[in-house]
Amino acid sequence: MATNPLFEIRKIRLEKVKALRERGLNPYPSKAVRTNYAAEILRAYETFDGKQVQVAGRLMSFRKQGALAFGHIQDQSGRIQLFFRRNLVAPTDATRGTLGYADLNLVDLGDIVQTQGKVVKTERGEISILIEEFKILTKAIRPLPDQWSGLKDREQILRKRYLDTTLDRESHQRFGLIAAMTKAIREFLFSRGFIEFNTPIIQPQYGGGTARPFKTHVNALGVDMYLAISHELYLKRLIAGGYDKVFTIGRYFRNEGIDRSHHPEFSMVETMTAYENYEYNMNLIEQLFKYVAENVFGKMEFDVRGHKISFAEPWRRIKMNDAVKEKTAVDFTLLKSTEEANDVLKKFNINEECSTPGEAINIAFSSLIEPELIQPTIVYGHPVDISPLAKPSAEDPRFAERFEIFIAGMECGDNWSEQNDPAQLLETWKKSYRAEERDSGKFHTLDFDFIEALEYGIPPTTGIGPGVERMAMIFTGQDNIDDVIFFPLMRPTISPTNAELYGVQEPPAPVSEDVAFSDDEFVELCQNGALRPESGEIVVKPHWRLCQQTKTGKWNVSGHIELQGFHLNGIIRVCGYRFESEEKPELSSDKNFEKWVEKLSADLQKSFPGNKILVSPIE
RNA sequence: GGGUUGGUAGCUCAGCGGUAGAGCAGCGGCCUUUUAAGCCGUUGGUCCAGGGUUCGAGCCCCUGCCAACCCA
Repeated sequence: MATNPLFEIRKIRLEKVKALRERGLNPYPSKAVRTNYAAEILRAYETFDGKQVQVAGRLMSFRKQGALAFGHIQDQSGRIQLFFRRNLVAPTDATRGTLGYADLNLVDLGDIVQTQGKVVKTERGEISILIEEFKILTKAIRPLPDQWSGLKDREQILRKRYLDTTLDRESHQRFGLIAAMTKAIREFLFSRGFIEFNTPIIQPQYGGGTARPFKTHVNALGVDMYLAISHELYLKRLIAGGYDKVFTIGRYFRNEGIDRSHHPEFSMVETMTAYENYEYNMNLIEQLFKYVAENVFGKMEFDVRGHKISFAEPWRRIKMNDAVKEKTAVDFTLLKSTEEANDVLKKFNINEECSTPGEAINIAFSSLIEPELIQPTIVYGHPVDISPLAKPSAEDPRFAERFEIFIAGMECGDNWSEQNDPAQLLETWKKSYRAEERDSGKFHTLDFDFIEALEYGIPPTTGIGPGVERMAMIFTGQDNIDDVIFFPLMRPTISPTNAELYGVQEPPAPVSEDVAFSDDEFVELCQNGALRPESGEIVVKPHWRLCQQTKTGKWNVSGHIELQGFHLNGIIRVCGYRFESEEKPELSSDKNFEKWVEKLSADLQKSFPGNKILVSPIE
């Protein structure tokens, strides 16, 4: 590899580490002294003026000017200026651990340092620490990204969040506020008599919702288990155990898509309150949001996705079916059959199909009304068909005692009166359960252990489950869930630079292997047994490419096949069909390519008679 | 899954067929009140990867990888 500039910078800094040691200074001491934070001093300059302080943090700027030097030190609270006068700074001294003015060339931006000095104002009026002692607490051997422009590369921001929060004050504050939010949620619940429990993340059954789970293996017990997709059923067991107001701030794992508002691993505040029903929770969740708004953010109005959201007013409450009726002028409760319901959905240009008329209400609601719910809104009365864990309403058993809250078009909490009738719950679960699609995430699993707990009896109970990240997005005005999760999930990588620096031969987790062969080569490898499918089904996907050469005007046609089923983590590409033509060829009628694909499929079948070969249409 | 845009120095970016560029950071100097300090000098590049077109490709074409945004 050619010289990487970073290597040079790193080498120079490592030499500085050595130079510090030669002067008897430890570049990585274990203890520091800090009397004050930067922001504290700036805030109350009058009381600090002329006083000795010790401040520790990261050196973020440094400019030397002959016998004077200026710099900024950044700690958790903010930044304060350092002001060096050559004759005031203690000389390099191994016993005291100080670094003198003459040795300041051993200091780099990004080093963690400790300073001692008097609080003063410079001629230009900036509050500063006039340095008397300067110590290195940690020598940084990699340079920070450019401070003025900051870290712009989105991927780097997400992968190296510590750099993002070091360079971007706004980002630093945002994650601080999110932490404060979690604290406030706890305070709020404690103040209302809730107690906090931990519930298991590794669960033998992943109940409490419908989502595809993450599977894991417990070596000590020799069994497969799942990461929690929900903590609900465990909170209910706590109610069964005699605790009346419980909550957990749990981690949830759902092995599904990632997008602006979904992340495979997220947090939820989940409560259970015994001897209450869902009406209690409508008030609880409204008060929770208001408490956080007021106590963490000190305001009631928030900007979310271009909308002004207010938590000040009492939230609007509307029945789901009324909302749909208002919008569509159709009373979905009058629809008798699934066919009829699907016809109505189509009439409103909704592609999704329902499997019960009740589900149709929810589908219509999600696509037509949900995006328009900007101000905090409580939508209640979901169809029982889609609410297996909720208790049916006493007035109208077609609907459940369930409500969701919507803010800025986002669902921010799903809540209900808990179904505590064990026989009915078991029946509901069994009705939809399909063993062969167990982990498809389409239905609730059968948790007999939980049913047993219900048979001992749990009191009438109700719970709320607002998502912490969704709340954070609303309160901090972020459109992307990655900006409220400090460590978002990323594909693992190792940069070539690091691979060389650290002597890593291979990336720790290769994720996909795509291999390309020519057709002859491929057929031969199959016949002599060098290549074998790992799955019973082989999917053959023929692809077309057409391009016109700019110079000659000729048309290049190339065809290849992508094969799925050989590698579980990658595809095999078989190339070899190619021709050139003066006229623009008509691809749909190219019989030769079809024959080429057919021949290859036939060869495949011959090599692997036990496998099912599926040929997709030409793309 | 579909579309759009991007990947060039440690960082932020320019260059869009004809010798690889700037600012910051780094390194060597000068400088006693700086605020993204300044001035002089200087180091540093598999221009994401592979293929193609061309006398010649960072730039054009194809494929792939990675990312962002929008849509489903």
